[in-house]
Amino acid sequence: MPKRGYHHGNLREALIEATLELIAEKGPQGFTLAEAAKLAGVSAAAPYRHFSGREELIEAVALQGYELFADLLDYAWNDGRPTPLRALEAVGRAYLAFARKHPGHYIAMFESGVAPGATPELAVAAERSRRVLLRAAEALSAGLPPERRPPPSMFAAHIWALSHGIVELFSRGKPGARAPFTSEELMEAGVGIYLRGLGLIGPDA
Amino acid sequence: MPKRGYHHGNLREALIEATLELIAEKGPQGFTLAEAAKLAGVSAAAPYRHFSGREELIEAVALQGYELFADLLDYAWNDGRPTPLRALEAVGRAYLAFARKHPGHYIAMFESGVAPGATPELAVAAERSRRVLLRAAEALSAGLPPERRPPPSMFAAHIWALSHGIVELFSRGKPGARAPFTSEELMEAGVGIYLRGLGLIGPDA
DNA sequence: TGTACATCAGTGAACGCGCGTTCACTGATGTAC
DNA sequence: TGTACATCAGTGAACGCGCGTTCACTGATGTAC
Repeated sequence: MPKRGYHHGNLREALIEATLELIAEKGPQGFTLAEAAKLAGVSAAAPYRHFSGREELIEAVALQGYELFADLLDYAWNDGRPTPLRALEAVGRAYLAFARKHPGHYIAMFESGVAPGATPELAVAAERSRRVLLRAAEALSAGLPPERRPPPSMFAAHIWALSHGIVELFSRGKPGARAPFTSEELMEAGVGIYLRGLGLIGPDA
Repeated sequence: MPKRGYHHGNLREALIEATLELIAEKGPQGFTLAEAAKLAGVSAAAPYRHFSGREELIEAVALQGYELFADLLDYAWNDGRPTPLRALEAVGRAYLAFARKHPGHYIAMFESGVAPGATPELAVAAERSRRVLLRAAEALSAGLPPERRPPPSMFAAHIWALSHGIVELFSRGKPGARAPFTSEELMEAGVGIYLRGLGLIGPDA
């Protein structure tokens, strides 16, 4: 990506991409505005034409992340087709795939300290991701007798927590790095056991 | 804690405590050696008498955290008494209690980027925590017919991932802060459903 | 189509700041005799 | 018990560095006529 002339042309996007690279490499605090600017090929003062400061840049990254995340989960859910069970499994895989393919976004969203309610836009995007999981939980719950049905928001929280825990603990080179399972195996087995516990999968399946 | 005289007397511990405070407040990267020194009431050069640098101080905090963590989980497990099921529930509560009461330790252990294998001591302590969960998983698995028994290490990984996810997503003021459940409720229900899925709790319990 | 001018997106120099780290030092403590 | 001395744990001044941020500026682009 050669710098054309005096004007960059697409600096805002270039800064977001530089930020993604830096965050993925050094963590949310390891990135600096100055370095992002350098990586984008502009002077340290240039970012101020597009962002009020470091915080706003990270927020832009997180926002883009939430949008993409919601889109991918929604696409994987596919309105519960072919069956809610299969669709939920697809959502689980999509969750892991997002965290793996977009580590910078994932970190900006969940580990940067940016509050999901920092701006109205962010709040909306974060809520949209949450709703995908909630809808899935509702669709699956519909197959349960009411007295054995946990609140869908709790169902969704369990799935989210399990997914996030797997990403943080077992998807990167952290604690149990030498875990004998891939995160996909962990996720599939974990969700399977959980769904059986809810009575959504037969005891012998 | 008044500074007595020229010699602090217990600076090493004081620096660890200052670090805990700072990390809990500003995150693992928000803490600086200089600030820790100031908080402990000594000059910025003093920490170098006890630690080679910033990294070693965080490692000391993480080490202390893993020791405490393993002790607490082990105590809660209580060799599987009164029953493995009840003991596991106690472990879950202990996990959440640790994360809540010792946020500085928890963050140093899991969010600071310190590799659990950074030093041999750390590796041993981290492994000890892991083993508590593993032993619990093994004890509970023993009650299952072999063909429906997941590998205990996977069982343990599921419990750990769920716990960690709940801590990160729902125990602090992060995403679903307005979640309608406490993290204890989430944990208890989640583990219950999971255990039912394994066949360790009757379908009507 | 050409010219004048406004607007915009970048530059580069400068600043103040706090951090990590080093150094020669000094005050307190412990120990040998 | 007292004295001399070694050791140790702190001090405070100094440094180089990179960051965030500002400022007056300048080169490029777009537009009115």
